[in-house]
Amino acid sequence: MATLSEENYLKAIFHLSKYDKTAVSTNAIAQKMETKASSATDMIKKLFEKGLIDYQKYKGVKLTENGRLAAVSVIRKHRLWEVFLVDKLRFSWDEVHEVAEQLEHIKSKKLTHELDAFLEFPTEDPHGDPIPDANGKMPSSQKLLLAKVKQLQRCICVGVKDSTPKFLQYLDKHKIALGTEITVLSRESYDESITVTINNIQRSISKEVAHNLFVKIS
Amino acid sequence: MATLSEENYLKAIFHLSKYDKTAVSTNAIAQKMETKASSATDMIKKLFEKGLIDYQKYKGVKLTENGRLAAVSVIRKHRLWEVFLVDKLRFSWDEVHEVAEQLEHIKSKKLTHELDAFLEFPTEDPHGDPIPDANGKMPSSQKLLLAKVKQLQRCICVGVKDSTPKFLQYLDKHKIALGTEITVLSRESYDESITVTINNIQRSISKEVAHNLFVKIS
DNA sequence: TTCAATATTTAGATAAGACTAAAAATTTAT
DNA sequence: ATAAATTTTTAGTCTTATCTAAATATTGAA
Repeated sequence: MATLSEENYLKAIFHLSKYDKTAVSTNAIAQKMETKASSATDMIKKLFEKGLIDYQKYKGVKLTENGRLAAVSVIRKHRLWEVFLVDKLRFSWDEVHEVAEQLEHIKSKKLTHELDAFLEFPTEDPHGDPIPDANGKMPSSQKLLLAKVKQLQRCICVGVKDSTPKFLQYLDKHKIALGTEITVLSRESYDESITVTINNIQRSISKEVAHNLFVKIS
Repeated sequence: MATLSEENYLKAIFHLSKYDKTAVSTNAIAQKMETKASSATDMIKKLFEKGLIDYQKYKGVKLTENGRLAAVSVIRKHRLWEVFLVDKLRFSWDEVHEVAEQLEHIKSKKLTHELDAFLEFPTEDPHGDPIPDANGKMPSSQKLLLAKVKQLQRCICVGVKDSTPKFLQYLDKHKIALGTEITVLSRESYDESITVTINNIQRSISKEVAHNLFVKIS
């Protein structure tokens, strides 16, 4: 059974390898874990010994099937707890992460299964990210950038890519929040801006904004 | 903020000082924590440095007010989670302890408060033990030994004092389980046995059994 | 291709929490 | 009251996960 720290490294490696399928570098892991490269190297050796990653010195790492299952199991728990916090307790989307980071390490097959059933087997978390099933199968994500949404589709804002204060303030100012419904009316090929309806008001959204706002089709 | 290990020691000291109000010995703590006396001494020094216990070499320890609050906060979370597991997920009384031991260390004021509200502010856990409030106030226990129950009172079995297989087998054989309703009909002063109704059947219960069965008045 | 910049690993140190073995204090029994 | 038994503490070691500093490997630019 993996320790708390091992689980966090596995999760980091999983998230880093999601976008490009190539090996993950020691530095990238260290950065994600907010630690030093030498510490990452130490942990890499340990995970390799346990058969959770493939590793060759200086060549980066890749999760083995066992490593992937361990990582996905933690992510499953994290996302189920996020659903619990938002749906059953009165947490908002931006308050759940820190607590879910703790809850994801609770070890009890029965707890995870019963929680899943209690929540009526949700397939995505409050940020629109997919919840892997008990076998480690990850449903395809329902979440996409607003820039990718087809004309006349309705969607719901589920997250941001750019989480800098500037962008968050922009959203605030224009009354765009998590859960806000957006309908895409048309696209302007000249500047890649899009026309949308938000709260029954028609507005234009720039390319920059559309590329930093995650939505799910509703 | 206390570490996981510190929290477990504080809890152990709290439980040990519950019965007798005198100082708790190093050996008693070590035994409760299933560790060695030298390890207990190490931790005692640490808790003393943090102002969580009063301590003089060779004289045993006592919780300070801060130490008591820290211990009670952990116990509060433990018991709230036990209620959650039994009432909301499908755990039985004997499955909850191990998981609650993990959940009790989750750090989030909001989580504890919202969980409390979600469970509709329970005052006792599934074993009949009182749940301290957010200020650390412990309601008086509703739990007592069957031997102490007054004549003609109805009560519900909530736990055992003696948890040896022999006693559990005795209970099993006589169809006494957690949740079983017991009505005390009369007491025999000669051998301190009591006559009770269990599942509508009248039976006699020996002094030995009555002193090892916890009930709460219903 | 060769040297400088960068990335990675190694070596040695630290802190938390546990252990064993030995020393010191306290308690108990005679 | 003193010796024996018991309890508690100290000293030194171990493991996990971290760090800094130094050494080594890889990459990339002239």
